[in-house]
Parts: sequence; C-alpha cells; structure tokens
Amino acid sequence: MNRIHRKVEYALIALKHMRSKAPGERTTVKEIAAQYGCPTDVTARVLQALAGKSVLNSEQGAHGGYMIAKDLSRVSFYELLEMILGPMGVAKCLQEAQEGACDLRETCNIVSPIQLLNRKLSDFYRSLSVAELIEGGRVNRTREASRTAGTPVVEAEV
Amino acid sequence: MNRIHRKVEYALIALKHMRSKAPGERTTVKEIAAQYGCPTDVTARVLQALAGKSVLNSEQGAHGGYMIAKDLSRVSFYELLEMILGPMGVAKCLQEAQEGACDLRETCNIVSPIQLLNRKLSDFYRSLSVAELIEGGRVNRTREASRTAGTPVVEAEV
DNA sequence: TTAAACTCGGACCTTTTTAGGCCGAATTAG
DNA sequence: CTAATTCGGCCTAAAAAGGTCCGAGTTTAA
Repeated sequence: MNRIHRKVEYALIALKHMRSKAPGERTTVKEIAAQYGCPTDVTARVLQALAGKSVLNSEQGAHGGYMIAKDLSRVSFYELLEMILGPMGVAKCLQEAQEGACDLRETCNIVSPIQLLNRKLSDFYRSLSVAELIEGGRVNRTREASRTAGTPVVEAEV
Repeated sequence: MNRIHRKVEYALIALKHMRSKAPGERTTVKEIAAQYGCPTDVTARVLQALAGKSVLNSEQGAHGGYMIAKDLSRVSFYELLEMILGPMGVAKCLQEAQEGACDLRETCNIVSPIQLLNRKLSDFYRSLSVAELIEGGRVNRTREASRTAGTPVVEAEV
C-alpha cells in the first residue's frame, strides 16, 4: 500500500511530456489524454492547479494549451503534492482548520511522534525535485536544465 | 493530505504504551482501548499483526496480553508499515500479483520516475526506527534501549 | 469443571475518499 | 461565427479505510 494519488501520476506524466517539447510549444489536455490514456477531466483539473501555482502557463482558446513555466529542478515534489492535494499532514490532528478533530486528541500519547514523522517526511519530499523525479534519477542534461542550472540537485541529503 | 493509516497510529500508541511498562509486564488490548480510546477490534488486529512478525510477544488466556519482544531501535518504520499494510508500492504497477493492472501500463512514460520515488521513499522509511519515532526524536535512554543499545540510531543518514 | 479474561480471525457494514464524467461558460484564433 | 481550448461547478460510481459483530481457541483460577 501507501500509494500516491492518481492525480499526482497524471501531473508527472503531463510534465514529462511537456518537458520533451520545444520551448514555447504548447500541449493540450486532449493531446495528453489521447497519447497516454489519462482521463481528460481529471488531467485537466490537475493542470489547472499547476497553472494556478504558475508551474505551468496556460492559454485558452484555439491554439491554447499549457507549457512549463518554472524550472522544474527548482520545484520540489513537496510543492507539487501541496499544489494538487492541499496542505500536507500525516494525521488529522496536524490539519486543524479541518472539519472534525481527532477523537483521541485528549488522551493521545503520540503527538510528538506524529509531528516528528510529518516533519521528516516533509523534509524528504522537499529534498526531491520534480525534475529529478521525471528524469528518473539521471541528472538532467536537457537544454531547460542547463539553461537555468545553478543547483544541480544532488541525490538525497535529507 | 497524505495521511498515514489509522492502524499505524494505533500501533504507535500501543507500542509507546508498552514501552513505559516494566519488562515482563503484559498489556491487554482492553487496557489500551480504555486508556486511549482506540477501537478495540482494530487495535487488536494490529497487535496481532505485530505479534505475527514477532515484534510483540502474545499470550492468550487470563493474564495474557502483549509485550514488546524486539528492540524497537532495530525495527524500522518501513518494516512496521509492511507488517500492518502489506508490501509497499507507491503505484499500482509496482504491485503485480494484484488484481487489475494499471490501465496506462502500455503507454506510460513515468515508470522509472515511479520506481525512483518508490525506492527513495522506502529508503527514507527504512532509515527511521520505530524507537526514534516513539521517543519523538529524543534519543532513547530507557532501560530497554541501553540494555540492547548497539547502534543508537542517528538522525537521518539516508 | 466451570467461569472469566484473554487472543485469534472470519465476515460484514458504514463512512469517507478518490476517481472520473457531464455540461455550460469564458476565451481566443482563424 | 465557429472551432478549439481552458475553466469550474456539480454529480455519480468505485474503492479504500475504518469500524463492528461474533464465534472459537487458550489459559488461569476459583
């Protein structure tokens, strides 16, 4: 178990797809849906979310579509998750401003363990860039990357 | 989002509880349910799972119950997760020997990214000991720990 | 030998979350 | 004006998570 959400997969698929395109060339949802079999609407929403956070640039109308707007080696997987799924929290009690609180909050003996886990997991996700993920581990040598290089995102230093 | 399962929380609660007991003293599910408000049956199942993997020692009958049987600083969070939730895999495609395979497997462009993520996440969970988690980060100075010390489980070295 | 206090484990139900689809509106190029 | 797109609200179905019931096996002790 311990799956990531399908939406996140679709995001990665789309981003990887766009990454292989010439700079300035746009990608439509339809195109992705057709090529990879992703459900159109869900994928659309995901891309909208990413556009909202300006990881993507979107344009409506004919000849519209999406293109990557941020250097993906500077976008962490943590950020991607939050954009798509909302604020991270490994337990209900970490997400106050939520509807119903945890039943055990009065008697719970593991608040600090939970907080520790949340912190560590967040740090881990923050240490992983979307570019690194998409490239499957191999350090990016594409034009995008070398254009903005700077910090080449080393393997795990959590 | 990105919650851990409730079962895992119950496991941590129970383990932390048992950790504070004198060696040899047993804990019943009823006791935990009463003290922390965990649902009895669910908690029972979790403890059964841990007993099955001999993290706990169980004894039936009157005066029965559970006690910790393994040095928790030598049990990784990864192992705990697997005991409770089964084999880890961030995506369906990583868990063949499952019912229905992923629809996209023919056209998917993110197999290696998914594998990378799964590997890294696994490594992260493996680097975290249950003892470390339960103690909320503070290095364990309890009798259990110093009795078996050895490797004091340093902070993150992923 | 009987009763009480446990763990064990199967089957089942309920609620929540996730996934996906439908449709109409707004936007833009030709 | 029309076709191609993003945008966003709402709704349904499927799956997972969370929890309950209940009967059976074990062990202690009255």
